[in-house]
Amino acid sequence: MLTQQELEQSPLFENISYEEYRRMLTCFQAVQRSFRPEELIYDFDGPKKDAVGIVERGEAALIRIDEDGVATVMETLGPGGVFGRTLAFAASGHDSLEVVCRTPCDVLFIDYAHILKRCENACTHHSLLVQNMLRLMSDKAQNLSRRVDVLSRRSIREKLLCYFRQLSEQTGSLSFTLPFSLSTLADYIATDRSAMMRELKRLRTEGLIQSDGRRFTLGF
Amino acid sequence: MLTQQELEQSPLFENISYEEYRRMLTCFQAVQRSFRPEELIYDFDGPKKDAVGIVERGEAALIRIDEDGVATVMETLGPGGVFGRTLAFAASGHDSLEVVCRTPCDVLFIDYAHILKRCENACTHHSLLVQNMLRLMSDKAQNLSRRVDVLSRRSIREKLLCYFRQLSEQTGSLSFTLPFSLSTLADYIATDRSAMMRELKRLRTEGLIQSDGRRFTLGF
DNA sequence: ATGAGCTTGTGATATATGCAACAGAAAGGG
DNA sequence: CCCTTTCTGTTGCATATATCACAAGCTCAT
Repeated sequence: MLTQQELEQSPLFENISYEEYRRMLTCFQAVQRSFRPEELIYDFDGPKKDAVGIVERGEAALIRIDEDGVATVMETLGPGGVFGRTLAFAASGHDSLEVVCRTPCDVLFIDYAHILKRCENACTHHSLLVQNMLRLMSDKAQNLSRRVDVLSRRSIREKLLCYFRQLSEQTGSLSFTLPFSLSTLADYIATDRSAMMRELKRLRTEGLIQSDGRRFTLGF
Repeated sequence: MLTQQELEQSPLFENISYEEYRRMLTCFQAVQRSFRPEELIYDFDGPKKDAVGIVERGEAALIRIDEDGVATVMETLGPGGVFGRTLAFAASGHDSLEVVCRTPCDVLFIDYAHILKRCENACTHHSLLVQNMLRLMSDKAQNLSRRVDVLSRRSIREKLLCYFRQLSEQTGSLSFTLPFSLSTLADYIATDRSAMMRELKRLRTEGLIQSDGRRFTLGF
């Protein structure tokens, strides 16, 4: 259960009062659970398939495990992050998808049907929740879109520059700090790490970027 | 304006009667327009930024044009397809995004704020539309997710097999037909066309796939 | 039919990228 | 604190991939 203060920061329950929030939990038959790091939060092939999960506290990661057992981080889920079979991610056949806890997490599970179905109790806040859900979904789609934008570039150099431009735009500055390590950056742009390092060096010597650790500045 | 029959097939207005539909158009101050092939439907940097577009009839394509003028198809929009700056796609800096008409189109424009804002008229169907919108958004996210799944593979071979598996699952059969040409397939998986052709040949000689034109069958 | 434009198919060559392997730096855990 | 793990940085080498170039097949509109 969220505290009143946490509720106010939860994107999913924006504009919803504490009273309403509590009533909704019962109305939706929501289940809330806490998780510890490394713990499995959600298995896309598991029994709770049709549930939607919302990260309320902490951080989790959506991970794909391919047939060879290689794990790839598909998405990082912070507070407000949503996941669920019905929502977005489609595993390709042999692969499996999991949500794994990173830092201690509180996760809310709501059956997807309950969200879409019109509320019999004529719960006025139902539609408000759906609207917030819509916002979260469109955020998710936007992130995916950005990722596609990067991944659809044909060389490591272009991928890097594309991603850097995105970060630059988001921060509104030519300087920015990577949200993750260089290694996971290589994963993010789906390329070999050492090859990426080489390209980074080239970009640096050519004066297109400056970089120190995870801090980057776009040169001109 | 949609005919009653078309309305019933529009994913956005599912479960909404013709009467309600007409009332909603005024309630949302929706604007409807028809387009002819090649015509520009929507410019992401244009004046109607904050509008959401819904393809009701016909086909359109969401196209990215990079700084060198190279156009890439980001998405194909059929009936029910939604697009809009606030919704999903983020152009990276110098690039621009456009929606261009393929086959004669009817497109509905609704101001995004009008959708999210609570309806003063206490219009009961408002929430229903938002719910449908949510469904469309999650479809979109799912498509993007699938594309990321493909693009995050590290070789042409893996990309192809991943995409083929997706198609196979969607059709529920080991045989399927590409929804576009081989050339645009190369674009879709973001690789060189001739390199892709070579890989296809290899896959064929190794017996992993059979193919004839756009018709493919996954071998075992 | 005739050509324009697009798609499909193939090869020779240059090069970018992936792979394996290593070592120091930094970070986290007991 | 030390120890373990992850991250960072770099290299030589094999190869997958892009580039360029050409030609035949297809579709569509005139």
